[in-house]
Amino acid sequence: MINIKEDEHLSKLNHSCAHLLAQAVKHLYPEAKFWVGPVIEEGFYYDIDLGDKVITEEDIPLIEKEMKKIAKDGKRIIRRELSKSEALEMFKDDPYKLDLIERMDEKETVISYYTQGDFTDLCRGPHVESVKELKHFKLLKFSGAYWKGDAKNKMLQRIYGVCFDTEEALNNYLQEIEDAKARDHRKIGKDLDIFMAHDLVGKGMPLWLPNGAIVRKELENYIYKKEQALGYQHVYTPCVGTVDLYKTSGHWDHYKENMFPSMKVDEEEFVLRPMNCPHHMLVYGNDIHSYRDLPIRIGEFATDFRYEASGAVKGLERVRCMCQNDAHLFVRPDQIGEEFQKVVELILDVYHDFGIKNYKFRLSLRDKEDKEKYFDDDKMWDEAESKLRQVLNDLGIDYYEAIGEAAFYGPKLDVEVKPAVGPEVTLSTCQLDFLLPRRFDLSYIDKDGSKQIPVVLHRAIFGTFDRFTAFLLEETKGNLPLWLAPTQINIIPVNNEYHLDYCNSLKHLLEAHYRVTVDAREEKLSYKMRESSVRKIPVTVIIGQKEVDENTVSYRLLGSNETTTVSKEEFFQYLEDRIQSKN
RNA sequence: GCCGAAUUAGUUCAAUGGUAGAACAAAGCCCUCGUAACGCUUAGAUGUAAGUUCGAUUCUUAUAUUCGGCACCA
Repeated sequence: MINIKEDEHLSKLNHSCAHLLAQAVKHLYPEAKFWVGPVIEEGFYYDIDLGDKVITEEDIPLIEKEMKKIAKDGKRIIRRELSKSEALEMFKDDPYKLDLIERMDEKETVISYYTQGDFTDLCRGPHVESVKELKHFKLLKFSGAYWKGDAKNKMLQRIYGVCFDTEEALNNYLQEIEDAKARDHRKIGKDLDIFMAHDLVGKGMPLWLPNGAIVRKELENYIYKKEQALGYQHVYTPCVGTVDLYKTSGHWDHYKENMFPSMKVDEEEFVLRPMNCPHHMLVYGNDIHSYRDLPIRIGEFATDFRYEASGAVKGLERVRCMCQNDAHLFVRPDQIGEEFQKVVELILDVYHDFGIKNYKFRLSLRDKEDKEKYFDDDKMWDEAESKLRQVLNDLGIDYYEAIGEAAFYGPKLDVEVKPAVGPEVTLSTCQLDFLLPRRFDLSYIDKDGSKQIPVVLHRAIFGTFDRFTAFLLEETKGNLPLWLAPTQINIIPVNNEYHLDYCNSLKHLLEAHYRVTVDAREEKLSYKMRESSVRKIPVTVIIGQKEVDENTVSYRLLGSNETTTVSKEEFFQYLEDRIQSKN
């Protein structure tokens, strides 16, 4: 999908279109006041204060119509410049623009504004020459949006739109949006019986159906093997902990609002655990450790519960009950780089196996201004952040830095991916933590016999199995690779009376290693072929008289309309090769 | 949580202030078949709770869930 913000021309076009939108809104609602109207990857939006007026579905066509009308008038877009004091005077009746001007640097001697017909807006530009260039646009969606992105502020009305040079480009773009909806994991998950939801279970609590359970089990087996090979030790720990556990870890102070409420049982007060770090700290602390034993890597497929905001839950992607592919690595300070590198390499290895290419590494750092949000120890933070940065640079990893995205206990490396619908989400994460080991008074005995505090790396490769599965369904459009497909091979007899025995014996040979079905229903072959395809079964085998006579196998692959006939041995080899190559 | 919208059969959609209609799926029959939907028959639904009304699936309110954004995301 095209990134409009990164295209210089489209960026200009869309920015101008945002002004056109504002002008049209001003015509229809003279009381409207305007905040900002930036270009984004998907087009543009404008945040507007309409007083008590709320934009509804009926308004959008009216606004679009007014925009067309203004564009047709073809007024020139004229840039003018003024000083800060002049700007303050000019926009003195507009609190939103004043707010913007106030925040501009005194040294920024020129402030520009743009005028088109009867509409003027403060803006850095650049813009197109004339509104008549804005012909092929569409308003896409609208909603409330907090002023300055702060939930404590007033909610403004936001309208999103997009603009292109040609009608064709616009239509292509709109088609892409439709296509993206078709590969939304919520749709595929329903179509392929991966998961369900039920009001009686509750919001954000998906139920994994048999097909989904197969995918998840395969993912678990896969990553378990990888972790075992890397020296991870897996544990099982309870899904609850006492409130005191989270007070000890510090999570209670920072995330109490986002946990399910505590429950009192006898004299203990429990919460459903929102993460596993504290449990794993205790597992480490169960023993005395020598510097020689480190790193110690404790992993768990751990079910966690988070009281996610009601507006945030989404399919398998954002849930209130999830299973983390979690591990905590306890290392000596001198091992941080090496161990961190291994985690990054594991991420790259796994992404390669799944053919995941569209992702970004994000180095999530603390916001120094925000003392509330982060554990207060400048030295610790500086040390941790520079350590991560150094390792990333040494590894030659392409990443960007994000201020204010760190965990309260330390900086982290996140891997961001874009779902079919909605904003980017974090898949993998690796977090550096100097704090929790101290909180739990963890130690190891160093070479010289002294007690030292280990450093902890929190990491999750799949993130959660839930979100990873969601992502995988969208990446593959439901066409899962052979090794993950719930049903891998579907065998269809041409004639049940004559060919079913052969099908069943073939199934018998295959089912030790594969998930195989025989479709023996009394339906037409073409009907069963279609269904095999709709159910996205990777390999469909057709057995007729020819195959029975020659002791062969004819198969058709998902998405292909060619049939291949081979000996059974060749067929088994073909399957084996595909499993090995993770195709 | 905030702003807005939606909720009809297993699924996708239709309609109406007065008997809720179809397709696919399901069940039964028919067909016995060589690569994406044979035909016939049957059964199956207005999220929940109130209110207005002679009568509500339709109007109102509440609530739940879902969807589009915002905010949040250890």
